Order: sequence, then structure tokens, then C-alpha cells
Amino acid sequence: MLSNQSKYAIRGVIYLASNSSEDKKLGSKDVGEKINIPIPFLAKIFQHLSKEKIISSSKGPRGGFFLSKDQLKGNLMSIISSLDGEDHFNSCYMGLPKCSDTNPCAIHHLASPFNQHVKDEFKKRSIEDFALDAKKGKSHIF
Amino acid sequence: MLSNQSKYAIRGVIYLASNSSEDKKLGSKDVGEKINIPIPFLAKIFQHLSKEKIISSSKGPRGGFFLSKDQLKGNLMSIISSLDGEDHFNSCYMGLPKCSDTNPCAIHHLASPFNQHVKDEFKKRSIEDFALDAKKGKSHIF
DNA sequence: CATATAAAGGACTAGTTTATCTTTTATACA
DNA sequence: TGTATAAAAGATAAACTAGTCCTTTATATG
Repeated sequence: MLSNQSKYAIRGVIYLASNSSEDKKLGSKDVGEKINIPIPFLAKIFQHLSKEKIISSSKGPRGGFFLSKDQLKGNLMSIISSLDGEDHFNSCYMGLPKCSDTNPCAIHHLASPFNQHVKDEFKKRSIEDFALDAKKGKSHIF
Repeated sequence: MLSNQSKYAIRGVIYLASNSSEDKKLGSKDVGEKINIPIPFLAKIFQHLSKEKIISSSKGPRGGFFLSKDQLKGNLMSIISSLDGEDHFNSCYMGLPKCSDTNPCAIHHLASPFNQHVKDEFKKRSIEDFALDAKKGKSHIF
């Protein structure tokens, strides 16, 4: 499953994507307060994502975080990989080190397709896409 | 998701169910070594489950853990609830405090049915049933 | 250029989960 | 009845994740 960090990151980035822009940057404080995430912790996460070029930032007055047009085309999977590591996602629901179709755990038949679907969704849909859903009220981030 | 404890518990109990009986009790050591779980940790877990009457135990020489006929009819959900707590299971994949069909997170449409299926399987199938699958090699526990 | 603002960076604290170790209690069996 | 065996119980330790705080650096704006 996702770490707290990744969950916060996803929600924070979707909020950023739907509410900020190059000339309307947002601080960690703005975002954290809105979607109820510990502000210094979110700041750390945003700093990390900024270093990884997944989001943009600028210092000083009127500074803050935002997503460039290019970054809006990015996907949520890169956020998860960047924070939790690549394989975190493929790990077995029951904790078996070598769970697979040929050596399945008791619920592999359920967990495997689910994981595949979530991965697909996080890889194929853009951040912008998720942000649009949030804007339309089709999904929520708090 | 499941805690390590619950994962260990499930695997341990399935192993117990398929390899022990009232007159062939197994120690934490036997089980832990077979399915690769830290022995003192598994001991703690078994002790807990024993106090909760989910498995049986007896002290002294030829003592150990096993499942009674009745306990074999039990389900895995009670193990999870007992170790991780009831709602641990219903928590949102994205960490939203009030994720639901009417206030869905971005992947609620995937996570919700998956959770339901897993819960069903853990509630409706008996421990004996899972043990049988493990015995037949239909599913694995290590 | 001075100042206020906000991110970057690093050190540190707290909490939780995981894991181990030691002592006590019960019991089968010689 | 003594002894070895194995669970029960409780205290402690280690690791990891989550969260905070403080100092430094960059920059927009008056």
C-alpha cells in the first residue's frame, strides 16, 4: 500500500494542479490548511518533488509551488516511485516474498488484478486529468 | 492494508491448520522456521490468538499450538480484526478520512470493490478451506 | 539596496510497529 | 516427585515512519 507520504503527495499535487499556476503559486501552508495535511511535513514532500522536477517552485515573495504545463502532463506513478520506491507497489498482500501467478498467495487472484488496475490508472492518466475530476467534484482530495 | 502481524498470523494459522491437530501440536519454533517468520514474534502472535480462542494451546512437554474442529470452521477476518482492529480494513487507499461512494477518492471505484471482495473471502471462507488450498498446492504461504 | 517572504536544507523529536529477551507458570512423563 | 518442556507474560530494544524546528538561501518589491 501507499505510505502516508505518498498519499499526502498525491492529494497535495492534485490540489496544486487544480488551484495554482505559474502566476498564482501556492505555499505549503495554503495547501496543507486546505486539505488538512501537517504543513511542515507537506513542505518536505513538496521540496522533494520539486527537486525531482515533478512540481515547480520559486523562492521569495509571491513564491511557492505550482505545476508547469509539462508537469501537468505527468502521472501520479512517478510521485509514488519517487517517494516509496519502485517495487513497493508489486509487493504481495500477504507478504510472501515470491508471490506470483505460479506461486500465488491465498488472495493473489484478487490482489493481482487490482494492483494492475491501480498501476494502470496511476500511469496512464495525467495529473491534469485527476485535477479536472477533483475540480468537477467527481472525486475528492479531503 | 494488513499489518505485518496480521500477515504473519494468517500464514501461521493456515500452516497450523494444515499441519497440526490436538495430538500433533506445533511450537512457534516449528512453524516459524517452516514458513520463515521471526520465531519470538510469531510466538507473541500465537499467544494472542490463543487468548482470543482463535487457536488452542497447551503448555509443557508435547505442548504447542493447534486448532480444534470448531476453530477450523472459523474465518481469517476474526484474526485481522483481533490484531489490527475492525476498521483498519475499511480505510481509504488515499487516506481520506471520509471516503465513500458519495465522497469518493480518485481510485475509490477500484479500491472499494476490491476491499469488499477481500473482506468477503476472509469472512465467508473457513480457515479449514484455506488450509486445504494450501495443502493441495493451490495457494502458498511462504 | 533593504526588507520581507518563502523555499531549501539539515538536525532533531516522537510515535508506532516490529522484534527480542528474560522470567514465570503449567504440565507431561520418567 | 523431579525435571525437562513449552506456552504466558512482561519488559525492553531496534527500526522505521511521521512530523517538527531552526538556519540558510534566493528573490520580488518598495
